[in-house]
Amino acid sequence: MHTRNLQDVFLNRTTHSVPIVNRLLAGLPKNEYRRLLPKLKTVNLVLGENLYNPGDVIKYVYFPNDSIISLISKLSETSWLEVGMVGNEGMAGLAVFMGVNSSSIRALVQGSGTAMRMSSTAMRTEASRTGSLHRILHRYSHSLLTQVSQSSACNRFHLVDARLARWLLMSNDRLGVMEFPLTQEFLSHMLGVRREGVSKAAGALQAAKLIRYSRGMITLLNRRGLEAKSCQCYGIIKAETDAYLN
Amino acid sequence: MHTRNLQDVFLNRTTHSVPIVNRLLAGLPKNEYRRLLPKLKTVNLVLGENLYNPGDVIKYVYFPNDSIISLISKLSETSWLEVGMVGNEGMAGLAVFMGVNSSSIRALVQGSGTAMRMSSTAMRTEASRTGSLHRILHRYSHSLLTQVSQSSACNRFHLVDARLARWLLMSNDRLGVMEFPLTQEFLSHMLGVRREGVSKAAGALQAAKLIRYSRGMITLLNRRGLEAKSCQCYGIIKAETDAYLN
DNA sequence: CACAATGTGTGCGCTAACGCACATAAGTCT
DNA sequence: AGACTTATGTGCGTTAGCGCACACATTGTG
Repeated sequence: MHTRNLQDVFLNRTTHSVPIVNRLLAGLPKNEYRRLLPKLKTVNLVLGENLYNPGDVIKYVYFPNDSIISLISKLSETSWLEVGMVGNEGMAGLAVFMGVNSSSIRALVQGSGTAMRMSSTAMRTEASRTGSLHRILHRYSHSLLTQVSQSSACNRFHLVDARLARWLLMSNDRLGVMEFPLTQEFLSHMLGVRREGVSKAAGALQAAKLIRYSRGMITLLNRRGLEAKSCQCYGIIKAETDAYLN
Repeated sequence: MHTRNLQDVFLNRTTHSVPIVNRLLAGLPKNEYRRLLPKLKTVNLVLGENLYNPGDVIKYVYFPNDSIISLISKLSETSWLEVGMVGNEGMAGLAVFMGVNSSSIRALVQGSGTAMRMSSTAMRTEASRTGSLHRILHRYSHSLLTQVSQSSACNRFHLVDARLARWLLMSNDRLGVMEFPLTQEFLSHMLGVRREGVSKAAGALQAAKLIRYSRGMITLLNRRGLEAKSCQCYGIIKAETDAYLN
């Protein structure tokens, strides 16, 4: 199924002979997909890029392929928290579909890669039709709400170590590679903890040979091990995420 | 605007000469409301009633009038957390509107009162039409997602005292009365903290003469004071909640 | 090569909240 | 009245995570 070259094996990278494409779009019937295609443009999203801030008018919605967009709630300069993660299973800018034209939260590119971009105007037109896209975006909305709810409780009750493991697994699922750039500073904003706390938790995972990292580049060495360290929230969210896609 | 009798003044109760009705339904154009009316039944919801559990098939959706339904994520027997609150501004059972027929979370009646109930079958029919109800439920979905996101960060960063004050204010907004039944045990599950923690926080609010309580009955004495003790999340969520209704 | 910029490790005192064990108080039942 | 149930208060040792300060290590740059 997957072809792997030597370098990929060395990097412990899962190569996708079929590249990662957005599953919302991939799930559409051919004729509907063809109709949408002219309205979609492939764009590169780069780590750290801020797509929306709270209050911003949303110009484009994004269907990530192998990129990841973090939905972030910011309470103060220092207190941020990722409340949801959007990858190939979803879309960023759901507010537009819901008939709202500004964002209530920050959307930050958390994993570089490509995404399919559509103008908000085109999305509003699509939202008024009741076709397959409409149907699947409804189901995705439910899935996202579930993810955010589960994360909310997870962030309240589970320890940093477990949450870090979950976050890494979820990122890996969406990026499709075992190695990706990521600083502990950045991670601290995702998990809503101090940078030092990430240092401690990441150090523990590294000591257990589950991950390896240096200066902003992280490598997952053992997914099974990470799954064991992570809380059940990983599995719960993953099941919910996969459920609505056929 | 409001008529108040002596007892109400004594109880510091806000009476509503116009009773609290669901604002989603109230916002509909007359003809659409008339069409829905036969499908709606007024029901009494009582504190502690469990409307849905995770995995349950949703038989009815609920449009609260002066009742409140809590959306709860339960991670273990002892770890629960309210992730969202549904009152007259919303609807419980949104999953049905989204094309999903089972609930992913628990829905617990948190404030006794009446609600308008509709069968899931009827809701599915409505969901397929693109009228005013469809439009307002879309906007409500966005509002709910925003509420859950903001609460998520709030639960992560803010102290129990502030979160308790916010919760009481939000309940008061939806119940329309200053006095309502509520045990600290129950509250602890809403806030995701120990019962003892609620005892301490509530004790502080009582010492400051902002609330009064005894054996499962709580009275708000000073809303302004509670707003001061609460975090900004109260205002942020309230603004978002009110924004989409007209 | 020196130097700056950036990323990471670590120690220390502090605090909010936890888990547990009781004590007290206020209603309810017989 | 007495016993029981339910709600609340309180103390005590423990802990995860915070804020701060600083050391150290790696990488890019003039």
